[in-house]
Amino acid sequence: MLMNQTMSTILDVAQELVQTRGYNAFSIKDIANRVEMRTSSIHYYFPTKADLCRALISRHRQRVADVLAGIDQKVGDPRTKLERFAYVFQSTIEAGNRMCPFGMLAADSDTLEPESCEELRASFDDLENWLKRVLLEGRKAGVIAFAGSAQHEARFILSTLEGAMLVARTYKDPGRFEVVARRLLGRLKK
Amino acid sequence: MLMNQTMSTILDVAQELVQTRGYNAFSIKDIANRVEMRTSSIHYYFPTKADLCRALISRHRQRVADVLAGIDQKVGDPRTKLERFAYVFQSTIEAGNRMCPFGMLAADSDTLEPESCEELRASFDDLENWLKRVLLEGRKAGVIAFAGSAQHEARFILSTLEGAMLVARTYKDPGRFEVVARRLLGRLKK
DNA sequence: GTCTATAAGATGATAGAC
DNA sequence: GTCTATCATCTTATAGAC
Repeated sequence: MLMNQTMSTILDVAQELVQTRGYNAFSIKDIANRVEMRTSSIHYYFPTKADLCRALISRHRQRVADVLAGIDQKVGDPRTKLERFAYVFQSTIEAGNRMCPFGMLAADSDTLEPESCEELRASFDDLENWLKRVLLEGRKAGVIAFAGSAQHEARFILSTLEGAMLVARTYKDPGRFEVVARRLLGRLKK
Repeated sequence: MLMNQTMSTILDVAQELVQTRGYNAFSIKDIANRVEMRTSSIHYYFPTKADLCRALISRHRQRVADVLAGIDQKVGDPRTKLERFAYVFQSTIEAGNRMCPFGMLAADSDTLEPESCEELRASFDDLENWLKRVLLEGRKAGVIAFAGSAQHEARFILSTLEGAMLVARTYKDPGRFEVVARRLLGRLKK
């Protein structure tokens, strides 16, 4: 999707609202107020709220792909890669007690368009596939140990991180997330 | 809270809506339609939506306490207790792809009254404390093994189960939950 | 592109009849 | 206890001026 600065700013604000309040707890007016525009101007860029949601998921999916590619490029050790992965989640909750956008939309998924829901699943698949690959790399290199399939272990890791954010949010205590994430990765030690 | 049949039915419907759509994605009218009453009648029992939410959390907290007491009474083996615990979550997602009420409200927590948010945390504390106790029982009896504090292990288990529900929901596939739950408990084997 | 104006419907909530 | 009627406000969205 071709995007200019204004659209990007609108999505920034919308994403923050999704992460803190959820898709059904903010209005176009909330966005308009924060970007200091009228609601009609928001609709100029995103005709409907559903359009905005689709753009949001799509952009975040791409951003996450870029972040994971960056980790692959900068980091060699598979265990360190997993730590970086977990830290992406941790830094999110540390910055204003935000939930993962995908995790929040998963909660709202019954109220999303089928199309948005599908891209949400594809986004989770991306995360799971990256984890699966890193786990296999680590097992092959002899630096990571886990039982069973890498696919299932990846799914396990993703579920735990999402759940740890969800619960920690309620306490507004990022420390709760950290304790769980540390335990999660500790399990994988050789 | 003293409750009659009508109030109980209203809360049943409201809870199902919370679990599937989230607190901010259903209206008093949605409840009224399903119980075949007018919105004003709903307000007769629960003056505000926030009142209804408080009653919902409070009732579910008590119900969960009863379920856990039932497990304690019927089951001796700590590992089996944990399996029963996980099955409470599994049966929830199997019944209409529902999220845990506490987990869903955790996502919505930024939009809840402070009082509701506090009881939500207390509800999570209940779950965590029960898990902690069972873990200690199991370790003492030599049938459960885990590293570190029981408190942190309990927190880890709760996070994973909530996250597994959240992600599985998006795929409408309870099998995804089961795979994660099985792995979660498999770790505790002696 | 951004605005004003406005529509049509939803929403939470209340007053008062029965 | 349930209803009708009504309210003020919010919400998403559109038309048309500038």
